[in-house]
Amino acid sequence: MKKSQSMNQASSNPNSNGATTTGAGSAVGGAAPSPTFSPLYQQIKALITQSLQSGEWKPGELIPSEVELAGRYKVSQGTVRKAIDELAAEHLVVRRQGKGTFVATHNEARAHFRFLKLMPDEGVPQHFEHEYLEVKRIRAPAEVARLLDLKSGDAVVYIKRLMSDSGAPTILEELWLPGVLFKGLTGERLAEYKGPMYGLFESEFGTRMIRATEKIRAVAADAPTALALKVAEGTPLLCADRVSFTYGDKAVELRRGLYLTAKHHYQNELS
Amino acid sequence: MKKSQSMNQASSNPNSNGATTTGAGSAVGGAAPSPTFSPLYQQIKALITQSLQSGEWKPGELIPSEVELAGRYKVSQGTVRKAIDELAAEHLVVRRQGKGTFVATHNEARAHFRFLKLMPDEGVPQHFEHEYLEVKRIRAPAEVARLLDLKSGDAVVYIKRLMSDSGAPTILEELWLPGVLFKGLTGERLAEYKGPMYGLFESEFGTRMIRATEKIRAVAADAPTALALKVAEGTPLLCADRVSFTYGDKAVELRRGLYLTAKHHYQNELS
DNA sequence: AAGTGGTCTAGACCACTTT
DNA sequence: AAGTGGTCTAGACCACTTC
Repeated sequence: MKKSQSMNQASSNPNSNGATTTGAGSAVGGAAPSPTFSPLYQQIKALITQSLQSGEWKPGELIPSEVELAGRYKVSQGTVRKAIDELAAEHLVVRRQGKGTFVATHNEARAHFRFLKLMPDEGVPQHFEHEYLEVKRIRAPAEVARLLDLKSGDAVVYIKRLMSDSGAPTILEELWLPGVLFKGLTGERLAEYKGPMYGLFESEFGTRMIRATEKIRAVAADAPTALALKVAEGTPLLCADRVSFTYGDKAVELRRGLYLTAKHHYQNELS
Repeated sequence: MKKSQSMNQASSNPNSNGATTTGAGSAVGGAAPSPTFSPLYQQIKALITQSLQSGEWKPGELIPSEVELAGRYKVSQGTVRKAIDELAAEHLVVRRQGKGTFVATHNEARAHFRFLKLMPDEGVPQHFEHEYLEVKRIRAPAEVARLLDLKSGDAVVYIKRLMSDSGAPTILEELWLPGVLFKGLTGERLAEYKGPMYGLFESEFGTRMIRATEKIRAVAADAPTALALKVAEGTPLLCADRVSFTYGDKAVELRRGLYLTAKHHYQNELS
């Protein structure tokens, strides 16, 4: 059994690279050096990510234990552990001592503020009330198509909503989502859903947002925006353009938020 | 030797903080369970951080190898490794395979854009030209004193500068620094220094910025600001209020930046 | 008591850099 | 050849949760 260590490794490694520990038998001594090398734990990480993406383990569910995964992939527990460590750091899974490792979900308190950076200047962060102003299917404008990696004219779901803090209009938001991925998405579905929008996306449409980039600017409120937010035309607003990505760095959401920063601010940590 | 493993563990853990490496003798077998527990690698991490803070190892310098540190602290290399892993993740040190582990420094290409989030809409990020408008020592206003954890009226260094991209004024910035920490800081020192301001702070004043928080709002340019940035009064600007921290989460810089976002944007990654 | 993640150790070998 | 960080393994024990 002792010797089987390097054997095991050798048996799973060769696929991706030469051999991390060709060591033992490696009758395949003459194998050409592979161009793309990656350490074992990265390969395991990729395998686990595939299972997450494929829906084999769904958001909120328990994934197999480290010991079991080690057996399945024929590697040591330490290697699986390092793979899961990185997945946890990227918020793809959540570890809970004594319980196990769970697929991360947006339907969870800890996740509610990860993508919501607008905080009240005073008091503790509250959930915003939201009101849907428009939900319709349209053809993707060129700019939207480009950012979502679609063809210009492809179907997209367009959403416009107003969010308020204690009755005070604060955020005016527009979203564009690939029509193919969000077929049954209607205003009713949105309105009746309790919890964060990303929670709905992941549980009803199988699309989980992993990360996002935001470009932020200061703009002046135009007439309709001023009306909606109940401020004077020309009032300075934060404009945040977000592109969100799911597994495989695939862009699946475009969002433009206009933030009134009279009693709120965009909170960011530089580290 | 085999048995000594658990010895080390048993002898260093119970104390938790008292003695990281009681190691050897530790006749204190019957020590009472300590109230504040922390794993060994966290204690090692704290010890290394102390050496960084004390200046035992200075920015840019090589720190002792993992093997040597393991010997010094009487723990295994794996434990030192986990400690350094976290320090590297927090950008306190930088690992370089084959060379060793170095104290992180702001005088380095990779660090130049960590705290600079304003990017040009087109083209690759450039360094801004900067011009110092004011550098003087003043008494801390109440607000500044509060954020820097000083007494109102304590001496602070006040700096005002204008930054331009290809000749176009883009950022108007004000800084407040504790006078005690930045005694010899003058306009000349700033003007003649090549490289990032944080590089000057760490190499000349022994204060290294570790992390920061920013609160961002949209504001209208007032008359003097409009003049400096060569825009119309009332033009929407991004206002970023930054508080920077050094070792021990001590606030050591307050910075207010006014960003013209006509041809630039604040770039943020949500992950 | 059993199972899970969390910590710690020891030793091996690999990849990279310098001598 | 020697030294450093990077990967991998195996086995031990701890802390927490559940049965």
